[in-house]
Amino acid sequence: MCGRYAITLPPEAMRQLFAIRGGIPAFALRFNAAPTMDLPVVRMGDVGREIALLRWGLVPSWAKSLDGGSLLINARSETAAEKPSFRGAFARRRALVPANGFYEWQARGKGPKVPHFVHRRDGAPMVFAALWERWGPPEGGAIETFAILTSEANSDIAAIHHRMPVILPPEQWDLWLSPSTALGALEALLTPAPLGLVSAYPVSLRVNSVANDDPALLAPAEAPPEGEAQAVPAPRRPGQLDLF
DNA sequence: CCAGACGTTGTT
DNA sequence: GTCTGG
DNA sequence: CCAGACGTTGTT
DNA sequence: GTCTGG
Repeated sequence: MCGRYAITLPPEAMRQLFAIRGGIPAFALRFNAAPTMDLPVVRMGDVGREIALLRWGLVPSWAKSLDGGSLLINARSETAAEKPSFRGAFARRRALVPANGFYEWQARGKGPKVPHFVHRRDGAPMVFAALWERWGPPEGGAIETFAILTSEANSDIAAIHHRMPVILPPEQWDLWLSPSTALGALEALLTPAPLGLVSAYPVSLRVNSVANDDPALLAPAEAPPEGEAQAVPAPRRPGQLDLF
């Protein structure tokens, strides 16, 4: 779950949404944000909220290397506060991840999984609760990564999937980001979205390939009939050679 | 004491 | 880094 | 999350 | 089947 989302808010819109005072880094708009990409997150800096570009896929600070199995894109909200991989980040490095919405794949017994786009009914951006971590020497070469917290799905999308990202409303953003919020108060924020907040519709299978990243990914698509296959358009890079 | 794990997802 | 298992 | 690779030798 | 890359 939550292994893909869209974030296409222009920098200025994001500055206003989060009341960022300082400058913000340049970042690409993404209709198909995927793990290992550098994506904008909001966290507390020295002088209040800041936007930073972090790599999606949290690497614990004690990991021996950046590659391998140490790439944690989600953290279960039910257990993150105690897990060795997340505990430190849960206590001291919480973040918000802005999104237009997220993609969720619905398994359909036979045939391909059907991707859906899950968005707020009111059209507002959706903000995920997240944790971030730093790996490597502080002097330089350190990389910063993040993971998105998940909860049980609510009944708005339970027919599609059984987990969903934790979505925080604006009035909870300060509490989540503040370094002084008590552990119990933090855990109280990590609940499934209230009923009626979100809605979902099927989208094209083109979203399956991260090579596809365009506005058409958000367009509603016909849900394919049960058990019937649908062609997957093959992404093709310019300059690709035919070898045989 | 040292060695080894440390996570999520989904699927069966 | 910190905890668990042997 | 899904898609795509998964290998060696020798030669340029 | 399993791992890596995006």
